[in-house]
This record gives sequence, C-alpha cells and structure tokens, in this order.
Amino acid sequence: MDKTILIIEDDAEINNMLKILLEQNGYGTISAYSGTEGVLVHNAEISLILLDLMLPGKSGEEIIRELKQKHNVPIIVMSAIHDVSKKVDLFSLGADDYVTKPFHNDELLARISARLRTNPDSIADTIAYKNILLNKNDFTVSCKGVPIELSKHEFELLKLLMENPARTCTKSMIYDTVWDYENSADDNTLNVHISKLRKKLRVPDPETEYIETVWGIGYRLKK
Amino acid sequence: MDKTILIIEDDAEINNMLKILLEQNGYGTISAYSGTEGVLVHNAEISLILLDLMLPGKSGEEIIRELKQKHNVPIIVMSAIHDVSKKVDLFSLGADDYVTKPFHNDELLARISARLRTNPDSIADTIAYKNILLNKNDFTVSCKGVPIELSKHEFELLKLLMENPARTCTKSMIYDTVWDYENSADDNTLNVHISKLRKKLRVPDPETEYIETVWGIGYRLKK
DNA sequence: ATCCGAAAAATAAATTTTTTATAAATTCAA
DNA sequence: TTGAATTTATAAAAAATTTATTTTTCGGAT
Repeated sequence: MDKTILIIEDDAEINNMLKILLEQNGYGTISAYSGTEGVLVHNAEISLILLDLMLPGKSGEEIIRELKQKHNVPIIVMSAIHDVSKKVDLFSLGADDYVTKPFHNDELLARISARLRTNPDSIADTIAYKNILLNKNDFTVSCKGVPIELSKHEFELLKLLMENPARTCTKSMIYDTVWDYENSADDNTLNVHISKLRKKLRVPDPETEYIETVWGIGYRLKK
Repeated sequence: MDKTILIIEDDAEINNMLKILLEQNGYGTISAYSGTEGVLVHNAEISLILLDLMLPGKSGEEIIRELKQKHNVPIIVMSAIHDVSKKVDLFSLGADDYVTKPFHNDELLARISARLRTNPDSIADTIAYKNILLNKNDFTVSCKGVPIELSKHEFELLKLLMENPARTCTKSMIYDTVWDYENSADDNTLNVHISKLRKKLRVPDPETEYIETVWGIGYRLKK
C-alpha cells in the first residue's frame, strides 16, 4: 500500500531527480510538467502533491485552488521565493508546507512523511550527526535522506558512536555494548564491522569521513 | 563542578517546573522567558540549552542560529507534537535533540545527560599542566586548545608525567608503567618517545619547554 | 535446500615502535 | 680547561603491530 505522490515541476531534470528520490524511499510517483497537466492528472490515488511554484501558465495560487478542489490532499510547495508575504497567501489558499530551493533531500522527505504520517512521535527518537539521522525506535538510518540498510550489529555500533559524539569509544567498551562479551585480543570482528559501516555511509556521502580511528584505543566520530 | 543549563521557555509555570526538576538532579539553571532574552543571557558558563520552540518574537530557527554562534553547546528543543514538520530544519541548524511535549521527566533527564555526557568522571578524568589538557577517559590531549594526536605509548608517557608533576620519573619507573617491562641499559626507546612528545608539543606551543631531562635518572615536568 | 548475516581467515594497507646511526650535550678526571 | 666517556637527542630505517578490506566459511532462519 504505497503512497503516491504527484510531482508538478516543469524542469524535467529536477522532476526526474525527485521521482528517483521518492521512489527510492518507497513512494509511488506521477510526474507532471505544468500546472494544468498537474490538475488534469490529479486523482484519488494521489496522497500528496509536490508543487513547484514557478510554473509557466497558470499562477501557483490558481493551481493550488484547483488541485484542492479536485481532491484535498496535502500540498507541499517548492519555491525559490523567500518573500514572506507570498508564503502567507499560499498558506491561506491551502498549501500545507513549504520548502525553499535548494533544499536537502532529507528535509523534503521529513516534510513529506510529516504530512503523511500517522504517528508523529517517531522522529523524537531520532538522533542526528552531520548528515546522518538515526531512529532508535524503528531502527532506521538515513544519510542525506538516503535510507541505509544496516545489520543489527552495525546499527548498534553506529548508535553507540552517535550517542557518544566526540568521545572515544574503546574497543572493549564497544565489545561490551554491542556484542555483550569481551573480545579476544586478536579479534578482527570489530574492524570488519567498522569497515562495512564506513562503506555503507560512503554511498550517499563520499565526501564526509564519519568514523575516526584512534590507534590502539578504539573509534570515535570525527569532529 | 555543576553543569549549568539555560532554560528558554515562555510559560513561567513550565519554566519553573523545569528549573526545579533540573536543580533536584544536580544541575545549575538559568531561566529565560523569550528567545531574545535567552540569546542575551547565554554565556560561557552554560553547558546545554533547553529551548521551547513556540516562542513569541524571533523564530526558533533564528534563535538556534544565534545561540550556536555565541557558544556552541548542545541544544535540546522542546516542542509540541504538531511542529513535527519543522524538525529537520532544526536538525540542520544545529539542534541536537528533541523532546515532544508532553514529555516524561525521565526522558528529558536521559536526553540531557546523553548530550552532556555528564559522566561525572569525564571532567574529573581530565588533568591539566600548564597549557596541556589530558583526558584519561577518551584519550585526548590538547595544548592551548589545539588537539594533539598522540600514539598509545606517547599518551601513556605524558599521562605518567602529568600524574606526577614535580616528581622525577625514573627510567625504570617509566618502563615499568608504560612498557610493562624492565629496559636493558642501552635502550634508546624512551629517548625516542620523549623526543617525539616534545616535538608534538612544540607545534602549538614553541615557547614552553615542558619536559625536563634529569641526567642519569629520568624525566620530569618542568616547573 | 537456500539465503543471509556473522564470524573467521587471508591479505593488504597503514601506523606505531624499535632499532640503528649519528650528532649533540653533559659529566668527570687529569 | 680539555678531552674521553657517558648519556641524551634526533632523524631515518627497519621491524612489529594494528587496522582495513576482501574473500571464504559457518550456522541459523525461512
């Protein structure tokens, strides 16, 4: 039971980028490349609309009105406009939220899921570090908005590090917490898990080095 | 040594309730009743900020930015459940954690101590000598605020010296403690390590000579 | 049986430690 | 005071250790 999102965006490249992002995150998508096309395509299957404000043809205000009239679902407006007064107008017309371009993927995703969400608590159990969001409650991790699949041990390991930012986690501390036993001196298990974790974090974010090695001691998050 | 928490909350009753809760748990507190007042009051004594999101005056985003700019300490945002869509924005601005109202006292305290790592030891485990700070717990050393990367043996060596300021550490004492074995008379290992240590300490602080040679005996920190 | 994650093993890479060599400083005796 | 002996300082090398990564193996879950 996928939620379907209607993307109304005239720039084909951005439209496609959004499509990929949303589909990677488990949403269905329908693309429209003008406001009028968007209104035409809009149907009962659609749970939320992403609307680019700078469209050729009809004004944003009018499109919102027509969309809302057809099926009243949450509309998130994407806009480069910083003008506050315009925001108020759009809100009063029924736009439910805003993102200003350029936006981070994870911001957009959070706003979408906030609008669609049934239980709004879950984000409260989220801890953040740089571009990583880790939710202790549902064991999900994302980096730059891209979901990351971690095994149980990898998750616990990252959680331990993120709960102790700036502090060095000694190897024995890590083994105690994540593995519940003391490691034998020549154990390579931790190295392997750190390696995998780094590899997975590199996929969405090759620039940032998150985990720092403290030689002979353990690991810590890089400042 | 108490940690002081700045409470920024416009509701006087809640503010006072938080004040009592925190003081009962060993924290010092300072109360502010608006974002602007909070920014004004914020100073170097404060270790953590509790920020209510629904403030009159400036927006939460702006206040976080200004607070972080003044002194970068952890900020925990308290917000009502319906502000959920704003959360990612706040994360990206530097809010470090969230609690949604209403929250349990225990939850709040847990988040505070997690952010402070108020491990009472962590401060006690830091020893100082002149411009050097050495933290036994997380194996970090800094000089004049500049972090210094030390290898394990270098760290142990400096720790031994700093734990015995004024006293001369004999070579055999050093070998016993740092290397766990007696040295042979013609061993140059210790000299090399002392040399490296001095070299690394010279980088941030070329003026000061920290380690003194006691001819034929060992080393000690210079008075 | 097959798939998947964890552990083990093997190998490669990086870092630290020790050794070696040489220079510099200190001591002490003549 | 001088010079030989001793001790320390430093740099550069070789050796040892630790960590990183890939591949293989193992064992449980489906």
